[in-house]
Amino acid sequence: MAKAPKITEAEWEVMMALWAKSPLTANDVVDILSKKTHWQRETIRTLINRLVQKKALGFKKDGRQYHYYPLVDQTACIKAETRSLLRRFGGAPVEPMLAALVEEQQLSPDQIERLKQILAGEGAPQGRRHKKRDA
Amino acid sequence: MAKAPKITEAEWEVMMALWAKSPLTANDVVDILSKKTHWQRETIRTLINRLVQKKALGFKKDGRQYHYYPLVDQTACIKAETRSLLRRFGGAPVEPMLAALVEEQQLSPDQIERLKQILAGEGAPQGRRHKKRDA
DNA sequence: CTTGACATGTTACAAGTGTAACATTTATAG
DNA sequence: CTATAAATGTTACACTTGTAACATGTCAAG
Repeated sequence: MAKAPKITEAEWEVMMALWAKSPLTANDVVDILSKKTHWQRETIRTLINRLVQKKALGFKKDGRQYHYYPLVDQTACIKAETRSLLRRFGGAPVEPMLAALVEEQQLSPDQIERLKQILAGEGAPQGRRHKKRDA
Repeated sequence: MAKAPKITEAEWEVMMALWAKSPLTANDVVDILSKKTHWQRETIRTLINRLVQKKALGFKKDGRQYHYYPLVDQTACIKAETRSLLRRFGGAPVEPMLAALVEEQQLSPDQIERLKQILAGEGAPQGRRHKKRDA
């Protein structure tokens, strides 16, 4: 999985479909997204093509059909987007972000548990500063 | 403070300056951003003007100078952007987001404390689902 | 082999963004 | 009052993004 290229909002819908299940043909993707959006087939195909150009998707030909699959990792993309947002916020307070996070999602108790876990690792007051970039 | 219009990445820099301190003249903003970016005066002025058009900034004339100030609340904007990102992620796992959050920022111990606090409020396993939208 | 159906490829076009130059107004120094 | 400097206003232009139509290639049926 390569290093996340810039994926636009509309393109995310396509990626989400393929992260959920892949490979898929263009038509599969069209079928899936037609249920969530009002986009025309051709619109969806354009998005797929752009993603291929960006190397976010790969495909293998099978007869006249192409089977698409992600070339980038979902988690990595989520982290990249999140970091991008954080950079944008500069030194702004992070609390509103977490607040939005817990408000927006219906967090399941165990998701909350895992989030706490992550924070717990950071807790060590005055402890070592972590430095590792993500995987 | 009105309901956050769409503020682009470059425009955020301008907003950040004015959220940090306002009112500021265009030149003040130019001075501040010139230190962080390589943008020309005119570029920065364009951004300011667009923000005024979008009603993200207001100004009062004082002689030939305009003094700009935010018309939207920073916290609200941060939450809006965060929600937008979350919506984009759909039902994707939220852990990578928090992970990026704690990795990216050098979170101070008390920031971590406050984040834990927020989560603690959510903890009540199987408890009431909150529903309130933000302020 | 010809034709049609359906796949992909190519092109389009308006709005938004990043990045900036050029033009006009106006306060202030002479 | 006039010229100048410094402020704001107007215009520009290429690239990206959202949204899509039109063109071309190719498997498969007759």
